[in-house]
Amino acid sequence: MPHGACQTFRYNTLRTMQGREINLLGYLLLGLIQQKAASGYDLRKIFSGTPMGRFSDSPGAIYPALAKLEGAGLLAGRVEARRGLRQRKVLRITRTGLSELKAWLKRPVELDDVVRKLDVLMLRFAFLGNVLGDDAARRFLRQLEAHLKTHVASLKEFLEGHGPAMPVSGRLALESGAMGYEAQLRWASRAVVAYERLKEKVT
Amino acid sequence: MPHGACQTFRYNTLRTMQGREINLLGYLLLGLIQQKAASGYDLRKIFSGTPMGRFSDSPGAIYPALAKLEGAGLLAGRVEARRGLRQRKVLRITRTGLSELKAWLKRPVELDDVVRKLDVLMLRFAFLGNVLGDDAARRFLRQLEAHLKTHVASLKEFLEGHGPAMPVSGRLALESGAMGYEAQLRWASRAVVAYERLKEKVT
DNA sequence: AAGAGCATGTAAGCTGTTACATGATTAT
DNA sequence: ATAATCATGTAACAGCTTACATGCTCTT
Repeated sequence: MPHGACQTFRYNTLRTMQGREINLLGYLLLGLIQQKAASGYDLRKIFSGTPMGRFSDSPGAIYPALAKLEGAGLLAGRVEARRGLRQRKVLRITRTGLSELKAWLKRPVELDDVVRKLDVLMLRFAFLGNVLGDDAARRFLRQLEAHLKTHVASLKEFLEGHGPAMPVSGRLALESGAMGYEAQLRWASRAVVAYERLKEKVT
Repeated sequence: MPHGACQTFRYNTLRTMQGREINLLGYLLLGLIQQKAASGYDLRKIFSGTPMGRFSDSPGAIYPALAKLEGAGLLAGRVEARRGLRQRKVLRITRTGLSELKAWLKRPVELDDVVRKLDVLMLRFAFLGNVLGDDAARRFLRQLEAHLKTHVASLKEFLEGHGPAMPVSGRLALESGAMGYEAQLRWASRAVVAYERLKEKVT
């Protein structure tokens, strides 16, 4: 019976719930392979060649992650014997894999994600329209917009309260963060409009 | 004699050079303690209470990191016996610690940092003016500005080239990234001006 | 008495980074 | 021949997250 079960701090982390669950890299791989079947090498090239942000093209990250997903039945690999070149294992997403991906994409947008893991949200959004359709993308954007408004407001409040007492460079650094979120907010609002127009066209 | 010494991929990572070197959390702690001597608990509160971004207030991260810094002689801890409450160990930065921090802050701004680790750069900037003075902060900002211009241009080029062929949500996600960098660029330019004005006042 | 806040830590387990291993083909 | 590219992996190691352990004080 642990008596210290309720602490002041609630660790600042997304519930990763390590172990059997799929992590960020796993979902990214799932999403990319869903778009187009690919080998580990293909994926490494995507990471090194496109502005895909923070992801490393290191084999020590990608191959074990792929092996884990294949072991869990979310990906199915087929070895392609090709003329001459070393054989490559092309991975396809399975039905289970696709439904796991969809479940991830369907998760509601939390304020905490907006504050600490905005890049992850943008990654989810990048797959969203493709996998779940435009309606889901619009819903996502509206949730994102609402949380961004809240967060920008609280950053500004913090700056007004603590800013004058902070060293110049510290305050400027914080302002840069606030401006970044404001830019995201403007983008989200514009993106909502873009999607609404898309819908009208169809209607 | 490894014959595969030269590979196509240069892993997308900052040279962390694990082992004895100080990592990001280490520098962050060094920087905060330089501003004001603090206990592990104080630092945890800072992480959980202020918009300090992606850092976790988990004790399993902070206490070992502090112990490592203390072991390396970069921090010096003194246990404060306080009336009643459990004793707290207040950490101060040592001369060696301060010079390590300065060396980190003095590193040139690389394009790769701008692309993948902008938050780290902003963290460095937050300490920069305080520790190295306004001139260093201005130099930093001008380097940052130059790299941001390059990166924004290359993102736009990528979008013009590949954008039309991408799924809508994917393109939008990329545009959001580009807008974020543009916002940073505007901020950097403004911050340079703010610092120039500061200098004129003194002169 | 219970619970929250103060305060410091440890242990297990997963992930990612670095570096190494392997080996075939194609361009210089 | 030599180097680069295609292609897949493993091993060592360090870091972070989660969860647990401990124990004091102050408020309700």
